[in-house]
Amino acid sequence: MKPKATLKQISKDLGISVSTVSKALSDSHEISEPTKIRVQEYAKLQNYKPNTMAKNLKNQRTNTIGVIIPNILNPFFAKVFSGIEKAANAKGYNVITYISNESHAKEKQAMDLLSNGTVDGFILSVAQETQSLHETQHFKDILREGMPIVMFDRTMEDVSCDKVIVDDFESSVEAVNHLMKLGCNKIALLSCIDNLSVGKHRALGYERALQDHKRSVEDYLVIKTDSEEDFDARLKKLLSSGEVDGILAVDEHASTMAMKVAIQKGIKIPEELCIIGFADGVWSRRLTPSLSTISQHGPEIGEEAAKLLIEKLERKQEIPTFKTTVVKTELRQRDSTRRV
Amino acid sequence: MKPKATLKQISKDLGISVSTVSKALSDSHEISEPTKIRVQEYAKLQNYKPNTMAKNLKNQRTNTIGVIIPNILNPFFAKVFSGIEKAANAKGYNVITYISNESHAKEKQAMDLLSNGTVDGFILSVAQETQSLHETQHFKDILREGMPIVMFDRTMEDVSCDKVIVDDFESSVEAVNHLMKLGCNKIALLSCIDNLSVGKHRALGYERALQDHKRSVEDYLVIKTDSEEDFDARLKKLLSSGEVDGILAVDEHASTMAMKVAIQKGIKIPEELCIIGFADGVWSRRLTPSLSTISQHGPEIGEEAAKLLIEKLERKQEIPTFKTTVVKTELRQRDSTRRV
DNA sequence: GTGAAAGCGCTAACAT
DNA sequence: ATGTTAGCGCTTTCAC
Repeated sequence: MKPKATLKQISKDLGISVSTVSKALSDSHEISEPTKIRVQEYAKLQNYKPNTMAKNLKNQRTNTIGVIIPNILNPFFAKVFSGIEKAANAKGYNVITYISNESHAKEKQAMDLLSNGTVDGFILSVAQETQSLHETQHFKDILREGMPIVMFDRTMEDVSCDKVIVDDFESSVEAVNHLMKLGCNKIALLSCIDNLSVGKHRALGYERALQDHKRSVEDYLVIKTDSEEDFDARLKKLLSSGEVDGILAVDEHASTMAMKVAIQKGIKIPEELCIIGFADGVWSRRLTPSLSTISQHGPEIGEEAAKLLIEKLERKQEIPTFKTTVVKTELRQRDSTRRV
Repeated sequence: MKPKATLKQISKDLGISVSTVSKALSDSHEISEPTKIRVQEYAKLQNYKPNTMAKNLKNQRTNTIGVIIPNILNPFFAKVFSGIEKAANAKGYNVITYISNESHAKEKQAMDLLSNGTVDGFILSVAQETQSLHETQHFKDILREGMPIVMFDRTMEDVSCDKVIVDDFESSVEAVNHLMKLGCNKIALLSCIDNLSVGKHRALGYERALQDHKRSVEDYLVIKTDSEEDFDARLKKLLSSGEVDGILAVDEHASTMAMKVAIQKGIKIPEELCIIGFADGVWSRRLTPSLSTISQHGPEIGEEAAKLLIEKLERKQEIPTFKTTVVKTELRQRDSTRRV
């Protein structure tokens, strides 16, 4: 294994100075054509690649973004991640990823580890535990050090930074309106994520839509919890009652179980029961009947977040202003709401 | 925003030399207790964090792993990724991720970008295009530079590096044996990934299992393609014939469609048709009936890959030996194979 | 047009 | 026990 090509090595081989080599390789006008060509050709021959660490150290920036995601197995986050990765790469940034697994400690640890000059800024969705505990100190610390953060989907109100969110409230309103238009009178709300900001917003949208139509929110039609076991038991009871003809499920587990239990109980979908779920993975199409969903446009959210962060990184201004971008959702009608 | 704390800054503030500060912070025995304490307390006060780039430059290693994944939306890769991330973090490594999107160009570009001292080694699953074109030069180039690579799942035979694979062949054999044990006589093979190494191995396992039982491979029972449209059309025809009572589906699309088409045609699962699919996501449990799967233990594959790479990185030996680890699969029996 | 030198922040061998 | 120095690989200012 021959020694790695460096400026020093090349300069020695060619009998010229390091700075000349450096300038020649960056196509500086200070260098004569013949020298440039000679250096560039030799560099290619030696398979020279400028050392990134050295450059970063010199430039005091890494062109790297730290991404912290609660759970990559969740298709929504996987989609957002792919959007971030795509947009970042397109602008010449690398992406370092940590998975918080919904743990506050891991989230904090990741930020500590990466804020040491490893990344230029963060894109993240707040861990469940962080939201429940309402911990914001680690975010504020990083921001105070002058490192920008962009939060997406799960954000914290009292942290001042750029945010990319989905209009959860409005999406629920629309979904419920749609169900009513289909003739549903007894619309249930199913939530296993009532401990998350997004879960609460979606539930509020459900209530608002009913109120808008002068209908009351019936307790027996509402399942709000953060325990899947609790949820499953209550769902079975609810669907056994026969007193439901429409469902808005605000998370994947709720959506899935609504379909499964209904099918098992022989309830005809969509004839007797229409179901709309918040969901992003391909699996909603794979179910039979396929599930109508509110899609959150994960990739766009990721791209937007990356765009916001990179803009901030590349603008040298000292007066920070914070933007919140709302990405529209889309109701994708599939077989679980198509009345024939 | 006050200037970032550095060794230099601290040494100036405290009126001692940089190296004393450095040693004090790393708890060197050369430094007196009082000084250590003074330095450490001041450093904490100033929120000092050693600059990673500088350390990396000095050490000529980054404690960072480059991960290249064909598609993060595929639950199998998402699971492997989470395994890599977990194991890497546990050993103090960061993970930089690129998504090749099955493109050879992107895969190569990622390796070029990261091999410049940004990462210490790679973990990757070969892009589909790379496999079809049988391009191996970019791998060999990196390896020749002394940077280790661990390939998982989709590997290349003639690249000498560590590998973590699943015993695709044997898994298929077992699955088919299981179907035969359930009494299936007309077992179909469904594959949409016949252009991938894993797809071919799984198909071979199917054939072997039949041969082992002195049964012939019937052409009409075999759908091997790399086009989903082609697949869907042929599948519908096959299931309409009624001449199938067992299915081995070797990829997610095939598994999904087998279930969907069968349900739509009113074929009773598992009474009239048993289905086993290669699949990893939670969605197999979400289907009704739930799908029996061959699970590939994604997280374990990822952890093993990370372990292999880190071992190589931390062993200074100059004689490279290459290991191939086979991670066992597991047949998860669910409702699509349970005869009542 | 080319080169010398300083410095990014850190470590470590080598003084003192 | 503390300090000096050199150097990781690169960029950039300033001389020549």
